[in-house]
Amino acid sequence: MAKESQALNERAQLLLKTLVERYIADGQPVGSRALSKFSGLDLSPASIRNVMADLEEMGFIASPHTSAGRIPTPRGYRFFVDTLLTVKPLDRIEINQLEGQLQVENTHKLVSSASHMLSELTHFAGVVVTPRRSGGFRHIEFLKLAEKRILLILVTAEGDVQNRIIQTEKSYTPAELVEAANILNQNFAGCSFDEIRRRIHAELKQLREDMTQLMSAALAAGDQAASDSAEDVVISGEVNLLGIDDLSSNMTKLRDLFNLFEHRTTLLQLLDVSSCAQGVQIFIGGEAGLQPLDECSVVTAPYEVDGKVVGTVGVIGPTRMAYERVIPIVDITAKLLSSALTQR
Amino acid sequence: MAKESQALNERAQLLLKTLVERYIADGQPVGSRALSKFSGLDLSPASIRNVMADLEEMGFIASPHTSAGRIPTPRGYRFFVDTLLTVKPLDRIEINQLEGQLQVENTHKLVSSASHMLSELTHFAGVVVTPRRSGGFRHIEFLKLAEKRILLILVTAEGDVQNRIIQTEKSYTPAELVEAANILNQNFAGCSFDEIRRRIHAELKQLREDMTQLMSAALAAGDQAASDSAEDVVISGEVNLLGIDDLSSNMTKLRDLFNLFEHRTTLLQLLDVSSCAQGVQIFIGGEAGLQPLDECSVVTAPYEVDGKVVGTVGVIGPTRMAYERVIPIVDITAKLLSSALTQR
DNA sequence: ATTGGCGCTCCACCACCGGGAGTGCTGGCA
DNA sequence: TGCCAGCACTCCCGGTGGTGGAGCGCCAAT
Repeated sequence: MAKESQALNERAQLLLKTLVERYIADGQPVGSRALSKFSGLDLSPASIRNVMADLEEMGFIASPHTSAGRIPTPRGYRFFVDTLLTVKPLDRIEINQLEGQLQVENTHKLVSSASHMLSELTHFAGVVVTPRRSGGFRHIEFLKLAEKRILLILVTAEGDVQNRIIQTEKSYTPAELVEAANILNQNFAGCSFDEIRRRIHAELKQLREDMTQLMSAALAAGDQAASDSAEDVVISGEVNLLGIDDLSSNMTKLRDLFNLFEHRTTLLQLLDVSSCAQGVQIFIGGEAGLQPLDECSVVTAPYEVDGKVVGTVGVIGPTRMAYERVIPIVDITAKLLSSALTQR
Repeated sequence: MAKESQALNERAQLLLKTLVERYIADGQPVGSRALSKFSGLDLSPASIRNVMADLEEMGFIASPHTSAGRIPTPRGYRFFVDTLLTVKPLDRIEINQLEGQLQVENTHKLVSSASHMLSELTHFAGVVVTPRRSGGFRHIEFLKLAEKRILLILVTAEGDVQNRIIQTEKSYTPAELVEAANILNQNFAGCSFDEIRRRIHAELKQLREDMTQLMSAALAAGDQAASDSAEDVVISGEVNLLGIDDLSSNMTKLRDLFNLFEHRTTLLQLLDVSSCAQGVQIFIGGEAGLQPLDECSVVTAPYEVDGKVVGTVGVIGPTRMAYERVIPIVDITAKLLSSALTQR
């Protein structure tokens, strides 16, 4: 008795494993008869029932009602993915195919194609947290659009381009704009905007009045551009979840789920957690602490550039998903994204 | 008899109008009794039934089954919006509030905030077709990211910024890059890429070999950047449609609808049609020719910059929508967008 | 320890039925 | 001629009850 409540003996583990696999495969509660057929063990349904009763007592499985088969509980899933699951990594050829699907023209395309790839491969929703930026800039440029309307172009340290229109009080000549850009580029490339602000006030008092005005407008715009291109999450293939009958039966739950998708910040918090850990991480059901996800699982993996974690990729699908397929997909996507971003 | 089949007399029109209004208001088939109460006419249900029978014969209304009230047919809706509907324009204050909600930092933000605004105000899905671009460029710039990796920054005639990374065969010095950019900016600003290509081959044979290589790489990249920022459609608030019980009852229809949203090109064709007409246009049910939309209506309006139509805004919702509210919202959004884009 | 057997429970499906809503029709009235 | 009260009819909707099947728990036998 004491032994059973602590650890599962081998037979129980095998039965739990096949039970979860069966349930994942066809979505029906699985009964003792089915289990005796598929387990490989040569046991009668009656014996299996005993084990199932134990498993139920320990909280790994549950029955929806008196006379149905059993289905895994969240705890059952957890044990399954932690210790019973065997994933087969993708082979070289598949990886190469995937690599070809990533669009490397710029960061935004790269990220959204990664997200799209995840959703296509898993038929669930793909999510990618955009790479964290360091905050500095590599290059800055002002372009006169009209009187008192200037286009600010900002190349971040990571090689992304931001742009925004700023209204000025006075109108500047193209030459002045070039001069201002030169000052910033030559003196401050690589610095954070805060730092620039400090140093401009300290060192460059000799700047002409109108110049500092332009500068501070630029810095404000730069700040804002940096902040609104802060971390964000790109989601693809939400539609796929409409087809999953586990989810689409509860219309209200489904709505909650889709509302969550619009609430980027909440999702971001969850996904950021996973960037602390290494490798693939799995959140089952409500483990993430969000009610809308209580029938979902989230499989995530951090990706990195130059060895530093800068974001997270992941898949959101029903708890009843084929983990052994999804896990390597998420894993490899994170790695492909890392390498695509690193060679810049 | 001949008369009834041609035009509706005043009484029939009034009854049709209140019937549609009632149905839009509470979604229940409306019977003769309800109609006699709400029409304002002092008629007994029995008399009303006669008129309803006529309306049914003419195809304006239909009954879901023998003993239910009547609901408008698509043709009934059409007649309603064409000749019975009275829209009340928004007042000045509301318009100003809305104007404040548009984010004018750059075109992309502008468009997506407009789309978001539409969905927020109507509680349906908002769509905006991004502005057509003229194809030329205003400014071009090369920035060296690494050996043989160059960041191409392209400012379109409309003041938007495109960027993309290009791989070169040889590595260029920063000075060479500046020179190349200067050549393009000084000689070809405002031209289309095709034109540039032609003229480069014709006039500038004296360019150094390596320069023309860089140039043609840039032109190819520019072409592609231009083409993948071609017309696109931004959709917001699809989630809202999950809450509409007219739509969410048929799970499969709902899925079709959401699939349509992912199929940008199909949607684009529909929305482009509306940019030919002037002012608000309404597609009811399958009028658009797309099955997924057969329980939906699409309300669109073109928007323009400098007097030329460059795109379309719209709302997609259930056919049973409050047109008198949605129409002015779409109208005003198109106008606000036009004016925000024009002052650049 | 394992197993066949038995009784039990619960769900899913179907058929049935009564109330309610709304219609079409008809005959009478101004 | 236009309007209206009354009536019979049709259909949907919700609740009720019965039945078959799947699966379990328990127990006695091996």
